[in-house]
Amino acid sequence: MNLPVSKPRRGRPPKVSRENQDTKAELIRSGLEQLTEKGFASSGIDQILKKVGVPKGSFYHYFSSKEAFGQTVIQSYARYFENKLDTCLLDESYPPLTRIGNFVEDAKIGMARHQFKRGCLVGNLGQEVDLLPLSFRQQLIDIFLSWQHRLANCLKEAQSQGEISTTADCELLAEHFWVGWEGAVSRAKLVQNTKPLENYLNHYILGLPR
Amino acid sequence: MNLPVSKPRRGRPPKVSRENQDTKAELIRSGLEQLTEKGFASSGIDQILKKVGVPKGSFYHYFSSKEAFGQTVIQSYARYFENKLDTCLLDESYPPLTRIGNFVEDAKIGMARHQFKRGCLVGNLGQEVDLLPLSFRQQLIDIFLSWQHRLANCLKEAQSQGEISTTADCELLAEHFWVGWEGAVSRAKLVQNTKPLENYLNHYILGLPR
DNA sequence: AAATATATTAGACCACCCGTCTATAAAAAT
DNA sequence: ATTTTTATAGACGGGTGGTCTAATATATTT
Repeated sequence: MNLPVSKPRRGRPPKVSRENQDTKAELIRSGLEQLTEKGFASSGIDQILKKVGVPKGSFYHYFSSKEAFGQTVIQSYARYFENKLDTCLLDESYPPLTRIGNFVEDAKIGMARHQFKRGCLVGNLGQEVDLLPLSFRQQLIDIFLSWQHRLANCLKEAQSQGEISTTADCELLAEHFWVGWEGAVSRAKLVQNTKPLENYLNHYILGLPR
Repeated sequence: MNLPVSKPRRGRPPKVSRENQDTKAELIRSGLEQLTEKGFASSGIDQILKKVGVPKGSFYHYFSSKEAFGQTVIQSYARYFENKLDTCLLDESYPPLTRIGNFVEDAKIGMARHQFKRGCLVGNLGQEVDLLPLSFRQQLIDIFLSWQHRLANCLKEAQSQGEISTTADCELLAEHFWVGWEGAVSRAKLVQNTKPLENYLNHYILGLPR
């Protein structure tokens, strides 16, 4: 087996060689998919490499270990997600509570596009945190906190615009949102439809103190 | 290495031989611990066997495959949990909403006792359902439904006792409880304390329609 | 008591995985 | 042109995973 269909290239390629010149970024992107679908422990490095056609030898040139790779992937996801949050939650063309709905709508589309196989990387890794390198736990906690603050700010805007009660504890409400949100995403993955996300949003908005 | 400290027994042992005579039940118990802590994909059969001192060869005598074993473990957990729910939610010495609080209190104690390493088997497996044998998905969905019905009944009692509004959709409220609950358990595992569970209960009870 | 059936075990087997290593080669620097 | 740096190719080793076959000790039957 293993017929050499194409003479394998060896050695350093020209700087602009593979269709995508940035091998490291490609690995992170592929790892993001893989980790989001399979988690960290069950994700093989070989598989991640195969998807982008990068040989194993390269991996340990770019990353010192699987752990370091995982941290990088998580950071990459965190940045991506924070961007998405900012896009939705700071969009002043909608009232604050509507922005939360927009975020959920966006998430619904995203989950459906991937056939409910991905969910949330941070939530997934949080579930298996006891199997992960120790450094991951605080990293994940911090990411949740950053999401919480962003949402809390949006809720505070809702307060100042009179959408919710001025006595509400926005940080606590925001924390509650993300705690429940991970449950809703997990359930959506299980039943393979967006109902849990819709229901969750409705219930959350209705439950806010007026 | 591997000194033969004790002559290894072979062949069929007397019917009442090991300290615990029911090897199969022991395997299920050990598997329950293992699967709850590590999930299914990352749980090795070897480890499960080692914990109860059963040799590897025996495993496939008692179970036809890892998948069949997993199904048995899940069923065992479901029975255990349904018992716990009935104990709490049918206890007429407390008003219905208080019973829910009792369940949460029980869960808090349980999670702390295991250093927040276990969480909920059904929730954990739900997260990794895409890595699991196909048969698991419906099994998990059905278990959530059974929990939902039990809680819905409790909420209906709360209705008839005037604790919550008679117009409430108890099934929907119950579904919402379990969706969010899994998020709260997951977060409690991550931060390694019971705050998320307490907060979740508070928020849920306060959010019920009066 | 001998033969058969059954329950249980030992350990081989193969596939896979992570991390490392050496050899190789293109590009850049001298 | 020679050397140095950057990147790739792919084998290797130790370990683990699920599964299966052969072996063996007890129970049951004859």
